[in-house]
Amino acid sequence: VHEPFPTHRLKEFSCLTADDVSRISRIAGPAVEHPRHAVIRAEGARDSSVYLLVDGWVLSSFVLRSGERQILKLHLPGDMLGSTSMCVDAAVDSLTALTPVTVRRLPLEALGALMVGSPRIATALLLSAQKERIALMDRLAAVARSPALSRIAMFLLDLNDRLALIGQSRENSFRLRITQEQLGDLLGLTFVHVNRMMRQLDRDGLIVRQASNVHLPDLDRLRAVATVPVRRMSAQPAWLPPMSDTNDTAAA
Amino acid sequence: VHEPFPTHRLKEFSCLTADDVSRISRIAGPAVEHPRHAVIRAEGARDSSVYLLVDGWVLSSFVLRSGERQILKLHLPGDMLGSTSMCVDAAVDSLTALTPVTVRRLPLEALGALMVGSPRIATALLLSAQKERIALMDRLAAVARSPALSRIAMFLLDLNDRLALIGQSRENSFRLRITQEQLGDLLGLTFVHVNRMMRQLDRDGLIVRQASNVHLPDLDRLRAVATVPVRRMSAQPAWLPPMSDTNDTAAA
DNA sequence: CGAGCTGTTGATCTGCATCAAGGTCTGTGG
DNA sequence: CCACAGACCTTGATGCAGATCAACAGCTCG
Repeated sequence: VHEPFPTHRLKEFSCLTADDVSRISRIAGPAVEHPRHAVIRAEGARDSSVYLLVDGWVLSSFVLRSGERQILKLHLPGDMLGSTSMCVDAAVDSLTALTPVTVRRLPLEALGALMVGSPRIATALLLSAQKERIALMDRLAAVARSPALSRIAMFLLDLNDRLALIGQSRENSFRLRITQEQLGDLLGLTFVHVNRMMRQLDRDGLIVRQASNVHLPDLDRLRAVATVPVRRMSAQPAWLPPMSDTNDTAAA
Repeated sequence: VHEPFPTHRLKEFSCLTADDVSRISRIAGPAVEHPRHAVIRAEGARDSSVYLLVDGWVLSSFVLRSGERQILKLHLPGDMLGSTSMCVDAAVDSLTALTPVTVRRLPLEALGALMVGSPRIATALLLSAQKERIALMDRLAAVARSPALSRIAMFLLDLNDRLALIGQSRENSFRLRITQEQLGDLLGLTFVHVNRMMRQLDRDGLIVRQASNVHLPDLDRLRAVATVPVRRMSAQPAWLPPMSDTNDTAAA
């Protein structure tokens, strides 16, 4: 049902040629499936790979010395998993399947060779890492400075946007495949408080829940409550030289 | 008194040749000085540059809709400033001089051309961005999950390490050129509470203060209190192909 | 030599954590 | 098809870390 090699995240800054994308796809390993709760890669592992999430939802997290878990990111299909760990010896985060998932491994050795041969690939990864950094800054600000209700509203709005891009949110309705406890670990709250806030959003008519489905009937009203970072990515950074293959030395 | 083009951050993953570094230095603008409190670049500005911090301390911050300020990073000499904004149209963060500073502008157009010509430069920036992302994750975890005292201890330990690298901390003593209010905005606390926690660290003998100087007499005891992320960067990622100039097409 | 930062301290308040106990749903094996 | 275990959600009572409010003191710099 899903495409075998989703590229919308790779293409988002449109600095890759069709050739670049197909070079990346050629170094990708086979599609591997994992059941719910499977750990795709554990924190601390010496794993020189990143993964392309083909289908399903994945959590990236690590545990603190206190034993508490911090969830770093909820990954959706098309996302690159584990790329932060490329600058360290042992993996920073654990990757855990939230639903049954399909991933494809990208060996860092091959990716490194590709980057050296085709600078636009390194540039695309750089821009994408910067984008993730901004998302992290926004969440830091939300956790540091805004109340629980606003954080949850922010999360729901952001998730809705990202799901809409991949056709998993229709008319602002989607399946919320994350528990309230996980939401708490993502936003720095206890599951008890997440529950109370969700009920309040429900009571106030800002969200409509049934079973694990969520509907956001009034985005503007929800935005009024939320911690809103308004950012527009530049589809094509003006400062980047135009795409061309002339500088490539990569072997196919 | 300071070198005109500090490169320790550029070289930290040792994937750049001496040539690469000198290419970067050649696109850098002249050293520009700013007084304390000067805004080097404001949030929202359409500024297609990054800056190399040559001397002095700089804060990166943005303001939330609520009017509160989130400080994202305390930058020290050698740091690249404003690089997150390369993937957006309007600058994400404001860069404010905490002390009198010297910076050199790196036009993104020139840096883009350099990256396209020399893939190792794009790779070095990618690794450095990933490192910053990890630092942000650690701070997110600290703000979300650890008490005020631990966050402040973590900040002091980290700052001491970074200052030691550039010779601004001797025997774990350094000048703390940031106000308690700014520390609060960095760690998600009020200045009142920062004050109380600093006094407590002082009272407990974990830090020794006089005027704006801080001494950390017992790192281990301070670490026992702190939120400690123990991470080792890989000096030279094993998966990167060895350095060489053969793939370069960059014009000098 | 006074104005405005910055640091310090006390009193009080509150958002969220903690503790505790049910209730509901889901999948599984008998 | 039912029983039942475990995961998940819900709700109440209570506690506390850190916010807020309010002074005031020391320092720095124009």
